[in-house]
Amino acid sequence: MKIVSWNINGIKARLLVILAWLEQEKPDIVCLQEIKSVDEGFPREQIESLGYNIQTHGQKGFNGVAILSLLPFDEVHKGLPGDPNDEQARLIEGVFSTSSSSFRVCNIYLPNGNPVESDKFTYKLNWMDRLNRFTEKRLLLEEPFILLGDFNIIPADIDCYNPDNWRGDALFRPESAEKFRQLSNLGLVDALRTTTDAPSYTFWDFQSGAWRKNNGIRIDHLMLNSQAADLLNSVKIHKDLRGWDKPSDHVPIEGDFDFS
DNA sequence: ATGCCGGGTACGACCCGA
Repeated sequence: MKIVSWNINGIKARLLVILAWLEQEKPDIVCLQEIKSVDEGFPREQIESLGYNIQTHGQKGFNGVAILSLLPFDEVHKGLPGDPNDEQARLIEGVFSTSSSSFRVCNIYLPNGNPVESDKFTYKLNWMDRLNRFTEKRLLLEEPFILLGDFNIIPADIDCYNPDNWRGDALFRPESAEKFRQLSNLGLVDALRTTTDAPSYTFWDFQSGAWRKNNGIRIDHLMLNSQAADLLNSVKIHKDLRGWDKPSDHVPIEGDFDFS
């Protein structure tokens, strides 16, 4: 079972790339971030014609998340609990089942948080506290749980091209790292790091020839509870997509699981 | 290099991303 996270940076601008990639790879579940579209504006028909069920949690212009799935949705949840005044669409979760098992996939677009002197950074840290409380509740269910998405977190020095350039950035600040460590300490593992110690990037900026110079960072993650980690076969970062025409600045990261 | 690119909104700049 191939389960993918991909920040597409605009569904309308990326539709042809997505359709081509879905036809090529036929992933089972694809979690999209930054659809930048309201639910009614999401181009459903062409994706549905490839066999995908679609659930979206959108907003006008910014943010927005969606899940495409060949399996039907048993349940869908939209939005991160804990702040009734938060109107940003950054979380959507689906529950799926096969003939012999059931599992939960939670798709997040975690706030960027820059600049750190602004209330955007406080929003990020508060959002991460809410995510950690939400995750604690999910772990009580003791079912395979995959928390994936664009975390806007660089986990370690090896996950960026020049760590000293990133020290003060909201993606790498000690305060952000602490919240991410608290999430890990609930019992979630970083799927990629169970398979390789090599530098592996998921994002290259559009500017400054970042792709050409391989100035990337790793900020898109699959975090697994023990029940999901036990069923993980492999992790693949689809780096080649960054070289396609009209690419997103993020590439898909895929986990292959033994749900059967 | 806190704006070099690229996408959004909405039709001319301006907001946003990481």
